[in-house]
Amino acid sequence: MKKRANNPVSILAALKAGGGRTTRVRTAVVESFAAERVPLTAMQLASTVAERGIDANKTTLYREIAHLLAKGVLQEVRLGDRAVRYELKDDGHHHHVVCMKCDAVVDVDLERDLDAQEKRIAKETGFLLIRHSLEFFGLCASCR
Amino acid sequence: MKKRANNPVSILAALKAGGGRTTRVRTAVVESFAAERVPLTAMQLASTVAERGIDANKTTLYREIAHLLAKGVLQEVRLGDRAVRYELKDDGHHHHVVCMKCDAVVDVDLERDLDAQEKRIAKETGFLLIRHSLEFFGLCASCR
DNA sequence: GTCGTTGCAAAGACTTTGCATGTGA
DNA sequence: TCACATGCAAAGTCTTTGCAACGAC
Repeated sequence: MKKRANNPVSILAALKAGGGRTTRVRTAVVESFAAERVPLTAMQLASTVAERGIDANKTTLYREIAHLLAKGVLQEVRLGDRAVRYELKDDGHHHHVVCMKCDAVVDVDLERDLDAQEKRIAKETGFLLIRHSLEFFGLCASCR
Repeated sequence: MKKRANNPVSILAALKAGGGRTTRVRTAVVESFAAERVPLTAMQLASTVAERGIDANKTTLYREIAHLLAKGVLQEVRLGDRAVRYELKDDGHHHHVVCMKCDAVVDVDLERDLDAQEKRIAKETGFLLIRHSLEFFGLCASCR
C-alpha cells in the first residue's frame, strides 16, 4: 500500500508542480488540515485558519476546498450530523468515532474489515458496491 | 424483540391518544412514510405528500417531522449525502445501500453485527458508544 | 504580463421562527 | 371552546456564483 506524503510542504510543492500557486490562504488551509488531523467542516476550517492569523474570506475557503478535492489532496467525510467534513486523503481506509457532545473525532481501524459482508450484500442486492462509510457515536472520555 | 405496529392507522391512533390530532397533513405525512418505506428528505416528503393530493406548506412539513421525531414515530437517517432523511422507526437495527446515481435506497442487515468491534473500540478510545451508522454506496442493478 | 487567486456582494437552497388564523375533538 | 395545527412572511445558516481587483511567478 503506497503511502502518500502528507506534510504541508510536500502537498504545496505538488500543487505548485501542477500549475497552482503557493498563496497565503492555500498555505494556511493545507497547514490547518495537516495540523488538525481530524475531519473539518468548512466553518471549522475558517476558525482554524483564523487562529493561524490568516483572515480569509469564506468564499475563498469554499473554493480552496473544492480545488483541493479536485486535486485529490482532500477527501470528503460524512459523519452523523448534517455537515460535510474534509480531511487530507490518505491511502488507509479508516472509520471515525464521534463525540455527540463536544464533537471530538477519533480515527479507528476495524480488525476485520467489512469485505466479506460487502460481497454478500452486493450479491443479494445486485448493487455494484464502491465504498462504505461507518461511524460510531457516543460520548468521549471527558464528556461521559 | 418487540415489534412496533408500523401501519398508518395505528400510528395515528397512538398520536391521538397522546393528545395529537388527526389532521389532513399529518395523515398524509404518516401515510407517505409508510408507503415509501425508504428514508425521505423533507423535500422528498413534500413531493410525496403533494402526489397524494395534499397541498401542505413546507413549514408545516418541517414542524410535522419535528413532532413525529419527538413522539418517536420517526428516526433520522444520514446517508452519504448532505441531506437528512427520516423513516418510520422500527425496532430492528439495519443499514442502507445507496445508489450513487439514482439515489435508490435498500435496507440490509448485517450477518454478524458490529457489537464485538464496538466493544473493542470503546475500550481503546475511552468512549461510551451509543450508536453506529453504516452505509454502503455503489450502483444499483439498473444504473450499473 | 499572465493567469491563478481573492474578496465582496448577491443569489440560492434548505431550514427555522414569529405571529395571526384555522380547526379537530 | 381551546389547545393543537397551519400558512405566510421573514430571518437564519451554509454554500455557490458573478465580477472586478490582486498577486505569485
